[in-house]
Amino acid sequence: MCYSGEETQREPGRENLQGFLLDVYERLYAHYGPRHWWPAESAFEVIVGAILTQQVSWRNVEKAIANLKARDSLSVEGILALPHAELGLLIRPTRYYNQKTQRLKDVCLVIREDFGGDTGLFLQQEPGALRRRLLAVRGIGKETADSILLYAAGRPVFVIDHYTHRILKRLGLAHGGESYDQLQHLFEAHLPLNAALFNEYHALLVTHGHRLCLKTGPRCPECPLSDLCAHASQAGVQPDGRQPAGTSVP
DNA sequence: GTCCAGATGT
DNA sequence: ACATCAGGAC
Repeated sequence: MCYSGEETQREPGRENLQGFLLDVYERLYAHYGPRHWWPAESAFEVIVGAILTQQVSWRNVEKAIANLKARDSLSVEGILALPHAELGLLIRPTRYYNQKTQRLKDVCLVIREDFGGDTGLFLQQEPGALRRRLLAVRGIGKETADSILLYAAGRPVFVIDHYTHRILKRLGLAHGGESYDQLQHLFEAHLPLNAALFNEYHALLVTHGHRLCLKTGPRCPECPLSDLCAHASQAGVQPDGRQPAGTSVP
């Protein structure tokens, strides 16, 4: 991430883009209200949830977290103490449980070996160092690492996911070929670097992608962004949320 | 591109 | 029966 401020001077269109992004934020917030993310009782629970939620609905993650809590195993030592097969059984609702079992143990190993098992110390690292350490764990990619940076460590890092990319495409701010870093730059370069703002914004985007801006059959008539959106305004979406044949906009 | 490999809504 | 889900590795 580039926090060095080289482009706080002048970037063509910066003022307009910032205004647009803030407008989208305000509309989503007005429509959905505060999201209270991340739903967890501790920073360590955020780390576990960030790994378990990969490509899986949050519903299933809640079951797995509840299983871990019920056995008093939601801790660095608790997870490391469980045999692989037993931990896999507890988190089975989150799918890919063999891979995720190893991912949980690998993060816990880093926290124990390099930070004396102190999750707070682990998260207090300089953000760049923490991100590199997370990305060095097999099974932690950019989105998972940034979710931990933002929601567990409170760092102003914008998290990009599939919902975000889809919504940006429909708003005409992306075409589909952008990298994670490009999309992240779009937000971080054009918004104040504020962890509370990034927290709420990403949460709102996920809620919007989940409830209204669906992959197929988006519910445009109910959408607070429809007048800004290429999908609703150009394709002539009908009141039932579907489109006339042949006018599909990705 | 393929693999990983459960729960839920339609 | 079928699609989708708070991804990542290869």
